[in-house]
Amino acid sequence: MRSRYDIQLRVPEVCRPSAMREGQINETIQEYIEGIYRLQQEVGRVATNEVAQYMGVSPASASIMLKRLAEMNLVEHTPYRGILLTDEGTQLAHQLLRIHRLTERLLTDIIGLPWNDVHDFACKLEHYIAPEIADKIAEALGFPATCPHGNPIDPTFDDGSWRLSDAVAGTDLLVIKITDERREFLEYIESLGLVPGAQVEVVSRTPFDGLIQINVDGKQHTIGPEVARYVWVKEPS
Amino acid sequence: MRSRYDIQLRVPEVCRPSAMREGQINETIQEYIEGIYRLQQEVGRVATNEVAQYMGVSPASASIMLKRLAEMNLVEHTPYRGILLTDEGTQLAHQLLRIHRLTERLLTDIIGLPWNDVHDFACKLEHYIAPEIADKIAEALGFPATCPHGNPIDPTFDDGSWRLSDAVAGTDLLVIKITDERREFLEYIESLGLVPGAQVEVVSRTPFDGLIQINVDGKQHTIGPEVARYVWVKEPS
DNA sequence: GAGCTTTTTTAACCTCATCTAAATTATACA
DNA sequence: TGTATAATTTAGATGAGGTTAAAAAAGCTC
Ligand SMILES: [Mn+2]
Ligand SMILES: [Mn+2]
Ligand SMILES: [Mn+2]
Ligand SMILES: [Mn+2]
Repeated sequence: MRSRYDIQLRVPEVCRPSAMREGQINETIQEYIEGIYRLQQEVGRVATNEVAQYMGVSPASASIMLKRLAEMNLVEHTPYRGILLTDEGTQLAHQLLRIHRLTERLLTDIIGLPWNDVHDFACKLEHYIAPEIADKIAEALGFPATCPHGNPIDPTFDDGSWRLSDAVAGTDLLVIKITDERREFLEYIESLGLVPGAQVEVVSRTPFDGLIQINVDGKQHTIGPEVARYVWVKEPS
Repeated sequence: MRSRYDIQLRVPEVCRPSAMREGQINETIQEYIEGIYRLQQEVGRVATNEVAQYMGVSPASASIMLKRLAEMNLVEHTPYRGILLTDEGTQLAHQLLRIHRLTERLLTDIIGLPWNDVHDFACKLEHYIAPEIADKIAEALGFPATCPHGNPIDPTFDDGSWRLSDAVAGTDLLVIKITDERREFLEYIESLGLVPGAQVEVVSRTPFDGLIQINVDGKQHTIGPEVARYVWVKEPS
């Protein structure tokens, strides 16, 4: 006898969540690789505890994950001497960073979201945008060079900028990029007018605490080194 | 003594995967709700086995999930009599369908992807596009009325169309929407020219097997009821 | 080199979402 | 009205990604 279960009920607009399959480069893995890449840019070789702290997990969890990443050939692990991304891992990080930044541009330039919102959204979306979509997005945007915060779409491109915290008094500089993309930080940066493309005059620097007196758009501000560290500048050409 | 772990390493461009938290409406839950909504549109009350078959999981898995959905107040479960979406579940399904269809429009109209690719991509992205982004997308697209396949952006809107499989011979009709959005199906539909907006003449119908002789753009085709079932038409006004 | 501190790993356990196999409940029909 | 069959649920397992607590390895300091 034919049961209801045997009848093929055809409702074809199917969507299934991609069950996390074994050994897949899923969202979690991607997030770790991106995090490790950023840490490595700052400090070189990365320690287990640094990954744990940055990813917001316990050192035990990070240890287990690093073991998995090493098995997947994405990081190279020398016990008690930290990790380094392999070529494959670096390539994956570059690919993700490109997609992330293109997505941010899409969200600001076409969808019309404010620049301080887009990082968090792009951070989720980046894992579900295939490289072929990213290529199409780049094309639709007219191949932009940077994300809305000034970071190069091509992560291997060296824009030659340096940190405003390293600038000396009496120079006129051009803001290139902001590398702290948290909503509140960008809000503060915007209130100072210190956005990519802006002109900054470094008026003076104080000794010991390294405060920087700047002049942007005719307005004077004093910022500390913890803010200036994430504002990258260059001599205007 | 200060250890390396105590030092706050500030690398602020943090991204973390949202660890699947208890009782959250995550991607999996959303996919089930969408699936149940589509099944309910076709057959009314939905049986556990139908959910299982549609979602591609075992009846045991579906049973467990339906229990959870009932606990979350998204479906109403009468034991051995199937389930029905609650108002809350229906509202969630509508919200997801709207975001899905807007995303498809974004992918075709702005990103430039072909109409037969966008369903699968939108199916992943829909879960990571906040309603506030969806509103912005709608605005950027000029508030489109339908997805690229003709389905209304507002899922509560009744476009008054019916299935081409129910059409009688000798009528001239307008294609409104296609409700099988699988890549290959849409490819076939396109090869027939049976896309939304096209004019179809129903030339004749055969008895018993219900084949339909149609005329689209001056070309004759014969299609079966399993294709015609997912092509929705209306009298041209 | 001994002994303490820091870092890393292992052990045991948790939730989510799946599975298979077995048990249970409802329905249909002789 | 029993009994076969179909539908559903429960039991017990798994892998991914997390937890805390404890063990082990490395690195300082004397
Ligand atoms: Mn991310
Ligand atoms: Mn950015
Ligand atoms: Mn989906
Ligand atoms: Mn569609």
